[in-house]
Amino acid sequence: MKNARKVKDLLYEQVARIGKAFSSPKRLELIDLLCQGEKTVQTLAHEASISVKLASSHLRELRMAQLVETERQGKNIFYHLANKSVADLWVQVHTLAEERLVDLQLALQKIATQPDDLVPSDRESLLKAARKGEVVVLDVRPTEEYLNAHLPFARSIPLEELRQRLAELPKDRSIVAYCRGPYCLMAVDAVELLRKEGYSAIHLREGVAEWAAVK
Amino acid sequence: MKNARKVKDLLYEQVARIGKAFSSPKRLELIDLLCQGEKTVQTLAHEASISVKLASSHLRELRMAQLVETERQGKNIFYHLANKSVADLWVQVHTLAEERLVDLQLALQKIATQPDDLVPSDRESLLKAARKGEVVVLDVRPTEEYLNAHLPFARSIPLEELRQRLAELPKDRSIVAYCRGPYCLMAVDAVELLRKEGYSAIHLREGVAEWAAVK
DNA sequence: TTAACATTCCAGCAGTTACTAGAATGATTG
DNA sequence: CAATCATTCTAGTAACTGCTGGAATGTTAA
Repeated sequence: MKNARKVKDLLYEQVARIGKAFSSPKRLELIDLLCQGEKTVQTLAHEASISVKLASSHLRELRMAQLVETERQGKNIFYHLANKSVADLWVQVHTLAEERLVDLQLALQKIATQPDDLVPSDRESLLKAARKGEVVVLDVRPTEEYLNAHLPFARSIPLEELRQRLAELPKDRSIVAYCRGPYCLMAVDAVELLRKEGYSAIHLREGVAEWAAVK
Repeated sequence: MKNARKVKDLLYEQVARIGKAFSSPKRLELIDLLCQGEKTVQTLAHEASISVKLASSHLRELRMAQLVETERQGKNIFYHLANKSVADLWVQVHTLAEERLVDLQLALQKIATQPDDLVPSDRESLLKAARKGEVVVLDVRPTEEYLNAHLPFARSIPLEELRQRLAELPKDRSIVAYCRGPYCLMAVDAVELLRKEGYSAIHLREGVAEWAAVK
């Protein structure tokens, strides 16, 4: 095989397109948001705190790396991940980052719910307790995201409505709140509110993407 | 939670360090090489066709992203992947790239062994056939890489020695040759040579990293 | 001490990236 | 038609990247 060098350069260059797509913080945030379901440019831009134009250009990068696809629905253009592998890759990338990067670990510790981040021991036992009704699994994301996908036995009360709807929750059982994932702070706020109001609340770091990712 | 934006920016920025490490073709090639086992800077630079200085600087990037670690052995400094997750991530990234990027698919088809890339149906049946001795699994990588890790039942004949050691291989059974992975061309050359010499040879795209990766 | 191995610092070059702003374009709905 | 949503183009800034070359530094083995 001659030209081996040229061929190899070409192959690795192609794979690097995926790496490049994952090399920008804002693009990662957009991918994370798209793990919650399809969204319009407006929504994505707003939730990532960037201009529509900048979101559009980042989404263009993601589209050129074939990681996302678009679908027109009336006046809106909805973006969604190209397939489940993209969400899985995002989960694996941020999991590896959490494993290896001390700075990230420290930052995550800081936002951990006080006094300590009561992580449910494991999925099996959480699932079991939720099935039996011993704990309430609470999805505090916007309703559309809940409708798109949610954890087993989860109930939906968006963070914005939580204060008004506290009465729906029982005080005699633990409430396990989750949101978009470890980098979303909605569940942190929810747990803080619930504890202030006398509930026994636990923060689940995982979101639907982490839950669904192949282990 | 106030300062939510700042916190999020910080978190995604940290994860992006991993993405950045995976965003350069040469760094990907270095990671791929390190999936075969620990190697010195000299070796890595030579096999990736770059200068020692450039290799050193790329390895520095990988080290700062905590993806690789070093170990001194006498005059040499050996690099190795920080843990298995790094190899798994490399496999997942290039697998996704092969799933999504048409250009990559085309490039891979071009180097596929003629007349067609006889891919063994699946791992189970290959393993079964190898165990029974119905096929010979042949590792054509350098001996050190074979010694570091190899596929079950594999025999080692480095590509360089293959021509002289043809007599060791049976003509009445299929020979399944593999090397470092889909972007390594050694197995392609081996299969070409074997077929010319009248052997029944099959090219296995997977290397040890792909074989070991969680599916 | 010398040689081999490896990193670092300097400087420079060409190219790319992230972001912003203004203006124009296109597609769709009402 | 007007309004909304979204993309694109241009243009500019600041910063970074990949790579090269030269020179210096440090570590280790013989």
